[in-house]
Amino acid sequence: MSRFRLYDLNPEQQRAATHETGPLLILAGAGTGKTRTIVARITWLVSTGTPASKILAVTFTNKAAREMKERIAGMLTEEQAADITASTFHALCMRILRADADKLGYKNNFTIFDEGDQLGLIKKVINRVTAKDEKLDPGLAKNLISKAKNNGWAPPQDDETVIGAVYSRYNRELHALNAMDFDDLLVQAVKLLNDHPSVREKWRSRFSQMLVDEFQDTNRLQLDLVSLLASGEPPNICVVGDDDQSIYGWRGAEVSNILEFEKHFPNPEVVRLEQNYRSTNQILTAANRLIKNNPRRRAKNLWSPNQGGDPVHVVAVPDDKREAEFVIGEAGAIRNAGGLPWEHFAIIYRMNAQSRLLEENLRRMRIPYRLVGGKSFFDRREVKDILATITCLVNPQDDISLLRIINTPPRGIGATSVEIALEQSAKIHRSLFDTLTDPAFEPEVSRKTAAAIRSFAEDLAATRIHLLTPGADACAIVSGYLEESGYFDDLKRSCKTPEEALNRESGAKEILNALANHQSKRRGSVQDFLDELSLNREREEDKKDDSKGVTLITLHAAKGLEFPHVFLIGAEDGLLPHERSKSEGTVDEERRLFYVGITRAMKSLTITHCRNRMKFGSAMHCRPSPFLKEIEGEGVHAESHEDIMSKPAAEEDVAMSFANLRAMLSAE
DNA sequence: CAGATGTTTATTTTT
DNA sequence: TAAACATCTG
Repeated sequence: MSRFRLYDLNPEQQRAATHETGPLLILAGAGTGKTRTIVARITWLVSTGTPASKILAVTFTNKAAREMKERIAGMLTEEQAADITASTFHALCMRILRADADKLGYKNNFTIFDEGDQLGLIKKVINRVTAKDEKLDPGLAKNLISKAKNNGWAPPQDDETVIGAVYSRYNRELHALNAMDFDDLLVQAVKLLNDHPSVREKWRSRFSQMLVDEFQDTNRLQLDLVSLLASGEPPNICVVGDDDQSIYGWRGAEVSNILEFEKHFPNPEVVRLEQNYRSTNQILTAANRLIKNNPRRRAKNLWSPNQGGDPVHVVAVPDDKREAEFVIGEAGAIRNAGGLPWEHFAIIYRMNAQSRLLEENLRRMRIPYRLVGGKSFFDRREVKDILATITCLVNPQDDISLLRIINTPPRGIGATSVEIALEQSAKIHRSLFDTLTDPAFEPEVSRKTAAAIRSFAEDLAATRIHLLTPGADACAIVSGYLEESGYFDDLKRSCKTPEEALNRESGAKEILNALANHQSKRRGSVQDFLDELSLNREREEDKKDDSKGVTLITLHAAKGLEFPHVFLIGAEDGLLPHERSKSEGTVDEERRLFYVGITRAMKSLTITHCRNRMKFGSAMHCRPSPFLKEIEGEGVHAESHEDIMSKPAAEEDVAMSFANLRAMLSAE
């Protein structure tokens, strides 16, 4: 009987990987080999007799699920790896619901509303429910509804409050459209499992071991789902997380899920991973000093056997412009001195707006960079337009998409006509499209408008027939339609700079390419294409993480990543912690955010703060972040921009030009 | 109806 | 600053 090979796990990791049955809580500090441990555990489970098909691993992002699958694939046979279920919460719920949603009164082919669709429907409902000048911000309503769903609050029976009325009306409309929003996927899956023992048993017996990654980010519904699915007595549930990295409280994540894990799953084995394999001790010390100021946490102390390394630099700079210049200059110096690739550097900030100055500088200096996050690709106007067009072609009954494209490009169907049609459609309980194409509607609008509507509907219908013909080239048909309808011309015309036009064009191309790809590679229908996009909104470009250059990224998006050299900019009071967090009493979460930022760094960390910063177009005076006081101490050096600039960079220059030369030679 | 011009507002965003 | 949105004018 050969002993299980434990790779190079440390004793704690080993204990976690080889835990047999019952609840297991792995408190995995930043950089402590969390993924390695999960993967080792899955491998161990399989090698000790758990059928691979009975293992369920749940993550938050598609990326995490994909990476987990990849790493498992390296450890097991192809067949075993393929048998393991590694999926996001939402995709798992989708699977559960696709099989049995009819038991909840949905059709099993329900559609998924993404945030855009959701907002569109909410706007519509607000118009319907509230009086003309009773304004309710749709974005706010969306957040409140989401919060309500995640807290398990049913819509009120009466329509006493405006928001209550909007909530219940919104839910009814969604249901009538046979649609679910992201929150519904969880709400309804939990409901299904709760109310239907047969379904519950089916899924509980499907899996015998369950693992949940990033448990500190789970919300109440996700905890419910986990409780419902975890099988065994006591349940075989393994959760991995770090309460110190809980930064999604504003999204409904409940740190209490991990803080009070014992309450939900009694007598768990608790394993603490505290040995850090990522950062120098100097960086870890700073991180530890900071995070211990948080109350309500599971005390941890990250340590690393490797002493030494550069001190953490805290640099005061005059303003945001010079901050950008400074960090890029420093990155360049480190790069040249060590002959390093730009991929080793990341600049991390609190708000997306901060990336602008950095981008300008990087572009001017011809330094490659990749911007992570920001406004999603799918929020770009041209992408939304094109997706709405495709949706309408597949399903003209989709009012939200129809509204988006009905007068884009301008085709003579203006707001007033649309308003009339909307009212009419509510009255006769039919879709907007059906209302518009009903001969009875014609007298409601001017002759000219009626003709415009007829022409629009005819074009749409004709294209739809082409598109739904088996074997049709969907991409060509959609492009053709967009061209002929004048959409591309309109798009180009609306751009102020040629640069923007080029940008929009590439966005349009990208989404159309994705459609072509989907068709040729997976031979899927156009409907499949839309479905998949709503659950898996990643760009091909993001999937392969090999895009070169300096990484520009927000603190939130940086969680889970690491970089040899990190610059954390804008460490100012009001920005980090954000002004708003102070009024909302969530400064602890800001501290965790700062902690996440610090712990991304492997070799060097430079933190900057400005004395003045442009905010909303005017210069504002800034005080350093109070968090900087908390990390003060041995291994953390505070300097000012002036000190550094007046110091001659003597020997480094020589090394620099040398390294420069070498880098240039090896690059070509 | 369409295009132009003024007004308001301002985190973070896994699905 | 800039982008989304409301309001005005031809």
